[in-house]
Amino acid sequence: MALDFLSARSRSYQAKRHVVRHGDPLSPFPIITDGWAARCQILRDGSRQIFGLLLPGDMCHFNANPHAQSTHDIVALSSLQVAFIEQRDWREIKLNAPDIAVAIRRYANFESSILSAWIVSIGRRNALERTAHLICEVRFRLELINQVDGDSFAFPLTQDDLADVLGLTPVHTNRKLQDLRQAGLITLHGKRLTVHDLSRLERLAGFDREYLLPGVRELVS
Amino acid sequence: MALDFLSARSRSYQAKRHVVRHGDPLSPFPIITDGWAARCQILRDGSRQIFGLLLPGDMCHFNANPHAQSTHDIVALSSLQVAFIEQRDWREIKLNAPDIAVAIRRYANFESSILSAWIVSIGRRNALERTAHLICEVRFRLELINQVDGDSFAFPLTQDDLADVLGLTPVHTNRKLQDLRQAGLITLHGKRLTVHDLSRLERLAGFDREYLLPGVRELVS
DNA sequence: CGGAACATTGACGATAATCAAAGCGAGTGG
DNA sequence: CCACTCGCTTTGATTATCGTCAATGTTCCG
Repeated sequence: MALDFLSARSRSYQAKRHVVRHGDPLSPFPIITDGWAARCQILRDGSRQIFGLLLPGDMCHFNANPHAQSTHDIVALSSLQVAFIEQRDWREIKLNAPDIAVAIRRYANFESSILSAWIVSIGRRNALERTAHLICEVRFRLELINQVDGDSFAFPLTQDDLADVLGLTPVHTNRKLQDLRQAGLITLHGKRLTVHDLSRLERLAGFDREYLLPGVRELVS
Repeated sequence: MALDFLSARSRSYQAKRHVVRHGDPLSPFPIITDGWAARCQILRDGSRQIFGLLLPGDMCHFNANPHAQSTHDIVALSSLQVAFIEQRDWREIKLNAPDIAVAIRRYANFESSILSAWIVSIGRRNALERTAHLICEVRFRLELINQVDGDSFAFPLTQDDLADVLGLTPVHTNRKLQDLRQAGLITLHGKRLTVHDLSRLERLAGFDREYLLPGVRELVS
């Protein structure tokens, strides 16, 4: 069952987006079937940091504790379709299809690897490398779910969103995107991102797909 | 069985510390019983980012995939004692003591929360707040394992290590530590850290212990 | 006592943030 | 169909935070 309960993307910037709070009664194991979302936290001063991109196939609640009003939010970054797995179905799955339970655990590792890689990126790469790295990661993840069409793919993030992923200001994000464009590496227009020279982009980013592969090998098999 | 295989802390800065590589044959589920370690990654340019502090009781391998030469290292930050759980013992535990398996899963959530919080810190807090926040987190975690003595605790990290945790340079880290000292919030001397005014430090850091509690409630029970 | 790691200081430079304004473009209503 | 909005992107000027380089102290330990 896929619900379109978040179909309309809401507008204003700070904390006013359509939000599903962890622990909301209506959310037993949501899985994204279409569109992008993000895990994020809003700080006192109103600034926002995104620390997870949820693409189709990703589980919103994965690492969260069901019965805790977790301190982070899930926000929609595009129109979104979500499927719910009921708790009882879930228990049944775990009993009758242990393989799936294993896959889930692999998936958790996958998510953890991404978190770690983001820390490395934000902590030690400059704005340009960081931007490039994120693009490489997203492209790679989209490739896994067949959402890359040739050398381009849908990229619904606004530059403000992207800034909150990268830990930068929107203005600086804009400038670095332009640098990437002027270097002939990408074009980004109309919510669509094209990578013209993947290997050069990956080299610039210091992107090493190995950090994602282990989880993937298991996920795919 | 506790081995002292990493007892001597080695010296030089880059990648030359005593290191246990993920996937090393000798490491089936190591658990730290004394001392501190860290997960980290070294980049091309030689810079290092730490993305996880391992305190007594923490599992080195937790989120790693056993049969993958993971792209990150574990380094000792002090002399270290480690206990190993053999794979077969592990399987037995999972069968005969499901509660422990559950606890482990809670622990994974705990680790994930910390990773997320680090991203928020590095991405959106300035150097001073970030430093304060890390101190609050560490203090809190040490409190859980009864390693806080009054208002002070052992803090074996070098300022270089701390810089690699915070995503700063050693010089800047030094300056921010001095700011914290001059504000009368902490003293740090001889591998021992004293927090003089916890609530003020937490306010400065924007520290909200809620983000760690959910996992903890389960862990303790 | 000597040496090495670690901590601290100062001067200077680079990267990123801030502030403010202007341009663009898709969707809306007249 | 055009003009109007509103959200989003782009630009420029300026400032702040943090990084770099290099030297000097300090502590710890054999």
